[in-house]
Amino acid sequence: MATPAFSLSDSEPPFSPGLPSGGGTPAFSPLYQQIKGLILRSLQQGEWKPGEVIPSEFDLAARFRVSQGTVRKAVDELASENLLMRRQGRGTFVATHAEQHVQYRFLRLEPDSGTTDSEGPAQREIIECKRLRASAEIARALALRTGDPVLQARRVLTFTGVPTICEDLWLPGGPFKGLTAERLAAYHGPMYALFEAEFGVRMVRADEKIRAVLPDTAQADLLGVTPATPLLSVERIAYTYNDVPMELRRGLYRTDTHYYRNHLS
Amino acid sequence: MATPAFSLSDSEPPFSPGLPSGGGTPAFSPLYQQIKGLILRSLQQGEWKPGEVIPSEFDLAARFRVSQGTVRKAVDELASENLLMRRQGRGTFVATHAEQHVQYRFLRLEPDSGTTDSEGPAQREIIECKRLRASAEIARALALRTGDPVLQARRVLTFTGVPTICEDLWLPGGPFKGLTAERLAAYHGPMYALFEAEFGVRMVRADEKIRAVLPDTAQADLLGVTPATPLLSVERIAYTYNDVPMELRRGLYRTDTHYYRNHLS
DNA sequence: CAGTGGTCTAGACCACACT
DNA sequence: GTGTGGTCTAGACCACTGC
Repeated sequence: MATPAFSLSDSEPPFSPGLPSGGGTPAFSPLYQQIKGLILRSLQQGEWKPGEVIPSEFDLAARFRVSQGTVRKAVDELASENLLMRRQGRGTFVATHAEQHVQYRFLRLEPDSGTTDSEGPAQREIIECKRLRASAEIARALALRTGDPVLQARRVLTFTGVPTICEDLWLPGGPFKGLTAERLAAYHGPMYALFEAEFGVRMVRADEKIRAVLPDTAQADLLGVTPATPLLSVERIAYTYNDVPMELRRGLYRTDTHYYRNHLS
Repeated sequence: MATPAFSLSDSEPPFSPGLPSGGGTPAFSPLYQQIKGLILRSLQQGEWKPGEVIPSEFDLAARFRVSQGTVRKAVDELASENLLMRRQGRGTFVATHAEQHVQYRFLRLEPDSGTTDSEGPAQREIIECKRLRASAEIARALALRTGDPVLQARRVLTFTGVPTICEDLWLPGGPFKGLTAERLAAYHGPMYALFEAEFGVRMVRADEKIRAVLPDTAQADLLGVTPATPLLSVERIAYTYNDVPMELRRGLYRTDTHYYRNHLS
């Protein structure tokens, strides 16, 4: 391609892939990375919604005025980051947390003798959900200012009759305006699917810090264990697009019947 | 390319990429997957050793009689699995555990307020290393038979003066014949680098099961904590090529000064 | 400078899914 | 059959490294 350029509908000036973009640093960015950025922008802006198909590689190539191979490489990366899902013969879809086979995408807890995921769905119980102002610590985790409104919720997950997870979570008040204990309790399915459907907030990645701790009495009660029972503490910060933190979650996992799985490579 | 075929030095018959390979199942396998398998075989057989450069994409393409792009895709996958390392302008290298910037590739423990990895090297102390026969449980984990010879070792890792990790590990006696406490203690650097250099065993991936537990008195002593201190139990099975298990490791991590990090996506 | 990996293209054909 | 993603090729050019 001699002069790659974007269509007017993308409001992008023509550019040459190999050229430096500014003065100081070279800032060379491959064409496919720029295409990836444009697709990402469309995802953020909701041009294609979770679960929907996006245009075919051929169409995207025409739209961005690049070759199909270049679009392919951009889509490949987005698919490997779990933002898109490719299905041969059908198309490329916007990833969603509301699918059976990718439910609990971020939950690494597995039953001890669980042959597979044949554990059945978890029983979810909302303990509370209240509005409050962010402490310095919460604010820092969510990139807010101290005192900004946040939602705090606590819930317990029970697997096959055994209360196994007790977690507290904090959400920024703005994006989640209108979330109540009732709406949380009424929704059957992964919480992130609810966030997606009701608030347009898509969690795309998360970081976890894991420790071994002892529960306080309230937590021990909720899980039906003694306060001397060691539990896994899982502190998660979940991010939407552009590395914007959207949730802080502190979970306590019982590990007498389950374990936290991790694959290293 | 009309008739892709391998050179005689690879002892492979010519083949057509898109054709079924047998009678029953189609068993279609893309060309690049087959190339990947051949490169993998060369890695296993030690044709290229850890840290060495492998032939250029162009050379590999000629050797396998496929296009450079096909080799590229095979190498891409091997690089994404951390078996190869690409360095622009220099070549593609066999990955190794003996490199500074990938040391502790499998250790996910990080200091609490650690700005980065500025913690300095760990102090390693070998507590014991003995030969014994595999219990049913150990044998199952290492794909051995009960009673097969195994090596068992225990060590403590100390960071900035604080004993933080106590781990037991079991290795199959065959591949690790000749390993002693002395050789373990004499080696400075990651244990997997020693395995690589001295025994030709390369760990390429691992699975971990994490729980919260209490230490027994011996473990508590070694870590300098009370037996009531909750600790992270990390059970790891490490694999070399072809998913062959080569190590079972049970670590106890102190998480009052460190945490186990995990990235979800 | 030559040699390496990295990007981009254009076109052909295959495997798969839906109609 | 038509349209999708998936594979493979051949060739051009760019970016980086080391001689």
